[in-house]
Amino acid sequence: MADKIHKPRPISGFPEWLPEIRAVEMQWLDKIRAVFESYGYGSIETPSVEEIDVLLAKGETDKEIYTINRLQAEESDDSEARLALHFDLTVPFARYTAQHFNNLTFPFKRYQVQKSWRGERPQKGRFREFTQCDIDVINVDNLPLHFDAELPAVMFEAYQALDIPPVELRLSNRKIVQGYLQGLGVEDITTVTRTLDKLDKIRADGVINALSELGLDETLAKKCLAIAEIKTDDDSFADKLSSLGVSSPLMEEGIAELKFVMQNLAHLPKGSIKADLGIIRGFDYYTGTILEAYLKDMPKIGAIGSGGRYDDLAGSFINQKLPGIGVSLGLTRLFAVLLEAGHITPAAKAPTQVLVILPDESRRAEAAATARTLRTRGYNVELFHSDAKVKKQLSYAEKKGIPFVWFPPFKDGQAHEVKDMTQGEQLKADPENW
RNA sequence: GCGGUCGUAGCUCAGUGGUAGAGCGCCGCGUUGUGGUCGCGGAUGUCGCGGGUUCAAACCCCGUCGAUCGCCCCA
Repeated sequence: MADKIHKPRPISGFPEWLPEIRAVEMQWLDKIRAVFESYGYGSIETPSVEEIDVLLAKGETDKEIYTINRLQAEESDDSEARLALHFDLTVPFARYTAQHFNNLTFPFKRYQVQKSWRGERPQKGRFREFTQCDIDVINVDNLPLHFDAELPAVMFEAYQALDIPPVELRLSNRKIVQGYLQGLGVEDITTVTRTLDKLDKIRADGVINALSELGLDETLAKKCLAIAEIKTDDDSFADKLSSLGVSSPLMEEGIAELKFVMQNLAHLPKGSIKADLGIIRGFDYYTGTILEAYLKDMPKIGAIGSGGRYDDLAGSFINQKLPGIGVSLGLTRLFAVLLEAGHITPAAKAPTQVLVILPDESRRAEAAATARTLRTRGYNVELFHSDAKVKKQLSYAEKKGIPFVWFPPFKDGQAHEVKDMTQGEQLKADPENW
């Protein structure tokens, strides 16, 4: 034993799982990727770091990004101080698209499953290191509207593949809220929408109070609130909207778009799609369709995915107009929350399907050969690591959840046997054709 | 950055001023080639860290670090 032990502590906001839990997460990742690829999206990976200037080109995220530097760096050496860990995958994607513009085929459809980092204070369902599953399509000059329906559908299908509690997609369109508030004569639209975004949390009264603190009179505040309260299962949101008596060209454009999207998502299970004009989204690069995904039974944990359309995300990287739409599935939040809620059934502690017993050291070569034979036949096989008592070897299989234990011959001429650990029965078997 | 709560065995926690505990887990034994259950035995702690009060501190006080929940913001 060492003189001093550094007692390990969890690092706040940086989750890690036991093998049996990680195995489930890996299955999730496989399923999500399969859904993405089934629509023809291809994978890319970008570096964990980007230049700070790139990250700050869009959005207002200055204080939550982690910058990097070398521990041994000279004080005068700031060659790496310009780098920071990415806080999402959309900005790196935009940079990537601009950088590889000549070699990409448009519309460029890609997915990206990677970690992201945000230096916020962690709390329930909020991490500083988390995995995002992003899927975007980006095109030159303009992007057909039907992608605004395709991406939410892909996202929903990905959730469906995971065997999790019911998910609801809430959709809106930036142009509607923007146009509406402009029509009302609201000046500070960003602050007002940010307040409306809190409707679920602080309720109608809270929103009214917050808005009057911003200097809006009560009538105006109520009108602002009215739009955020519109939630419908189909395109009837438009009727409710028109009854508010405000109109603008921008708003009408948004209404038409959202109607189109809702109609093109009608094939999804009833109750899983909502037009919700209270959906705002924090990032300011969104210009049209916006959406958030929630667990129906656990809305309080926040969105488990989100996304939207942007007119020109890569505009600051290249002199081309590149509109796109993307959605991001917040894997870590979803996984962690469902794990805590007991919805995740742990897998076996190891992928081993067969444990080969080591009768004694003198038979190791023979047992290893048996293990190899079984492996070539496609099984995950472990040879026990020492010639411990059979009792101990079986107990190891039991603890690790290994379903089969293989008994190679203990004496010359003896037959192989295999034991089914769940049934308890043990039969003669041939490693060549078991 | 701000506020609340909590730090005792690997884990979950009990212990409110007088010898450091339980359950689970871990290791061993219950003989010869067979797991789970059961029985018996065993190991493991600077009671987060530093200071103060006291004859005496896991316990009271101050500070600090960490975790956690919430606010801001967000997946």
